[in-house]
Amino acid sequence: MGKVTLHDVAKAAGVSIATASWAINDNKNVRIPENTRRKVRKVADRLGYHSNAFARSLARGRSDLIGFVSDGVATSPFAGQVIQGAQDEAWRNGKILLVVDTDGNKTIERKAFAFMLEHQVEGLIYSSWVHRAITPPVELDRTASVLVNCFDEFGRFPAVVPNEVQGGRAATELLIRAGHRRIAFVNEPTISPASVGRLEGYRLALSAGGIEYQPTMVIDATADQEGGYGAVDAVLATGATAVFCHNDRTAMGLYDALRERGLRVPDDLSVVGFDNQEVISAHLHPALTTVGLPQYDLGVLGVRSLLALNESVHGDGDAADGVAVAGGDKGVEGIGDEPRHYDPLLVACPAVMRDSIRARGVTATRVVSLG
Amino acid sequence: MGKVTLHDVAKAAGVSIATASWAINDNKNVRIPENTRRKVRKVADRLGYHSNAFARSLARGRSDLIGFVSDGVATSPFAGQVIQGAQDEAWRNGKILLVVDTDGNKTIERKAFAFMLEHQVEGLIYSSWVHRAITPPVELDRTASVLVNCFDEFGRFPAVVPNEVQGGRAATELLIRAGHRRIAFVNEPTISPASVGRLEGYRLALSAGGIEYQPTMVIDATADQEGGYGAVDAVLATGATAVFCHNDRTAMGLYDALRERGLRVPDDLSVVGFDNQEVISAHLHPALTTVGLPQYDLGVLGVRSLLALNESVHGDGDAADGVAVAGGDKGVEGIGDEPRHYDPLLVACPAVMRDSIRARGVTATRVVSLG
DNA sequence: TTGAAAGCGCTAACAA
DNA sequence: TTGTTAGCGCTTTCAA
Repeated sequence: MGKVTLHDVAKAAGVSIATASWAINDNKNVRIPENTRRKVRKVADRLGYHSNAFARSLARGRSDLIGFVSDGVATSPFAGQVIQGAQDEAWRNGKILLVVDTDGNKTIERKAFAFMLEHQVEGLIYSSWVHRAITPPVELDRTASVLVNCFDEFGRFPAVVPNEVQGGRAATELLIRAGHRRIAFVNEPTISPASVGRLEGYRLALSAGGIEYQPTMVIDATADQEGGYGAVDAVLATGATAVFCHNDRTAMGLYDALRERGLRVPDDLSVVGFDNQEVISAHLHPALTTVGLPQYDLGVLGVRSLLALNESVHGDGDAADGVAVAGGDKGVEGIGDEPRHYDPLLVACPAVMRDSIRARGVTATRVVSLG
Repeated sequence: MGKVTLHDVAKAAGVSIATASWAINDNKNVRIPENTRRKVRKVADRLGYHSNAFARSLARGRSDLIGFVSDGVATSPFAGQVIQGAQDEAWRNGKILLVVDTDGNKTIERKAFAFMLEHQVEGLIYSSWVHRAITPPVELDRTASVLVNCFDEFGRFPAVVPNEVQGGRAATELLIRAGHRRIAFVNEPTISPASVGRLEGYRLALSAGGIEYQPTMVIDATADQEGGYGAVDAVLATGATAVFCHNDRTAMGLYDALRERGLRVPDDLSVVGFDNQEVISAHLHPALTTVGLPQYDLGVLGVRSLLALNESVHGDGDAADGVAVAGGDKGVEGIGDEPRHYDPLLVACPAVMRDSIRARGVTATRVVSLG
C-alpha cells in the first residue's frame, strides 16, 4: 500500500519533515532553494510517495471534494454528459467530484449523503434524471447545495435547468423558417416542465411567425417510440406538413409508422425532435433534426454555481464574480438572514441541424443546404 | 459545516470522548450500557454530528474506499449498469465506490489514479467502455486491482469480461431453434473480442446444429445503423431467412433498409441483435430479439474479485471463499513470489426474447409464443 | 532557509 | 464500565 510517508521521504532526503512538505507542495510563504526541492522531489518519487489525502485534509481543514448525488442520471442516456461537465469544471478549480447514483432509492440516497457529509464535501450537487420539481432532501441544508436538472418550488436552492421554452421555440422556428405553416406538435400528455415548456415555446414561435395556434394541432402521445408510432394517424389527420415531436424517441416511432404507410421524411412530412439522443437522432434515415439538451453545460454550471455560493460566503466581500448565479443575483447577500430566493438558471437548448426538414414555399430564407 | 466534533458530543453528553466514540460505533470489544449509548446517540444527532471520515480513516488505517476508473463507461449507453452493479456490491460489503470517468483522456487518468491512491483506496477497478485488450496503467501495480470489460494480454490482473463466444452462440441458436438453416451474420470487420468471439459462437452454433459454415454468409459492416443499412443487399443476396447482427444498432439500420424495400421483419427475414441496448431494441417494430451484455454482473463481479483479492492477502489462510476469482483459482496462492496468472472470468450474455424471429418449418421446437 | 512541535478529529490500547 | 492518552500523516505557526 501507500506505506511511504512524508516522514520516510524527509529522512531519506536528509531534511526535516516540514521542509519535505514545503518542497513537495509549492508553499508560497516559504522559499525553498531549488536544489533542496529537487532532491526531495526525486527521493519522493523514487520511494513512490503519495501524500495521504486524509491526513492532508484533516490538517488543512479542507477536503477539495464536491458531492454529486443523482437519482439515476448515470443509468439514463443523458447521464454521462452532465457528470462529465461537472467533473471537468470541478477539476478546473482544483476540486474533485464524488459521484453517487442513488437510482432513485431513498435508502441509498440517505447513505450517500451521510457518506458525503462525513467526507467533508465542500458542497453538494443534487441532480435529477428528468427535469422536474423536487422536494429537497434535508441534508442539502447541511452544506452549500445546488440543484441540477431539477428545482425546488420555493427557490431555496440555486438550480440549473434546461430552457424548455426556448428549446420548444427553437424547434418550431426551424420548421417555420423552412416555410412550414401547418405544424403539428406531438406532446407528452403528462404535466412536466418539458411538456409545458415546450408547448409554450411552440406557441411563442407560432405567434411570432404570425401563425394562429390551433389546439387541434397538438397531439397527445407518450414520450417514446410507441407513442410516436401510435400518433401517426392523428398527425396526418391535421393536414400538417411538418411536425415537432416531444422527443427523439417519439420521432423514431413516427418514422416507423410513416414508412409503413409509404410516406417519406422529409418529402411527405418534415420532422423535428428534441433531446438529441445521439444513438437515435444521428442514425435515423434521414438523420433527425432536433434540439439538444445542454447536459454538459448543466454540469459545468452546477459546479460553477456551487463554487460561487461558497465564494460568496467564505470570500472577502466580492462574491460571485460574474458567475452565472440565478438570474438577478438576489440572495447572494443576506447571509443567514431571511431565507433567500434563487431563480433557476435557464440553460439554452441548441438546435442540431440534420436532414429531416424539407424547405417549402418561397418563405424559405436562411435555408441553404436542404434538399 | 460539519463543525460538530466528537469532542463536542462527549462534552454535551457528559462522557469522555472515548465513551462517545464507543457509543456511536458499535464497538464489540467494549460494553456500553444501553442508556449511556442512547443518551450519547441522542445528543449526537441533536447536535447534527457527522463523524469525520478523514480522521476516522487516518486513525483506523483503513478507508473502505474502492476506486473505479473507467475510460468513458459513464458516457456510453452501457455505462450506468456496470457502475451500479459495482456500487451495490461495494455497499453490500461496507465499502464505497469512488468513480472517475476519464473519458479516455490519459491526463485525467493520471490525475484520477493519483487521487485514488492519495485517498487510500483499498483497491482499483479499471474498466473499459468497449470490451478489449489493454495495457494496464502502471498505477494498477500500486494496489490490488482488477480489470472489468477489458483484460491484459499477460493475465497479470484478474479480469471480468462478457462471454462473447457464448453470446454469439446463444444468438445463433435462437435462430436455429426457430427452424432457420440459412443464417447470415453481419459482423464488424475490425478485429476485436466482440467480432472474433461472436463469430466463433456463430460457427459453434452452426456446427452444433449440423449446418455447414459458409464464409459467404458472413457480411462485413460497421457496427452501427449505417453499417446495417448498407448491408441489406449483401444479406438478401445470401438467400438467408434469418440474420444475426453484430449489435442492435446494426439491426436497427437493417430494419430501415428492409422496410424501404417493402420487406418485413420477421416475416421476410428474422433478425437477432446483440447488446440489448434498450432504447433501440425494445422499441423497434417489431421489438428486437437480442442478446444482452451482462453489465450489472460485470460490476458486481469486478468488486467481488477485488475483495477476494484483498481477502487472499490480508485474510488468515482461507482465501476467496467460493468467490468467482479467475477460472481455476491459480494464483491465489504464491503471494509475492513468481508473478501469478489470472484467466479472465467470462460472464454469460443472456438471450432476450422479443418479436423479431419467425418460427419456420417443422424443426421448430421450443418455439412457443412466436407469431 | 530550516526545524520543532502543536494540533486536525478520531480510534484503540492501556489503565483505572 | 469508563477515562487517559498515544498516535494516524500532514500542515503550519513559531523559533532558531
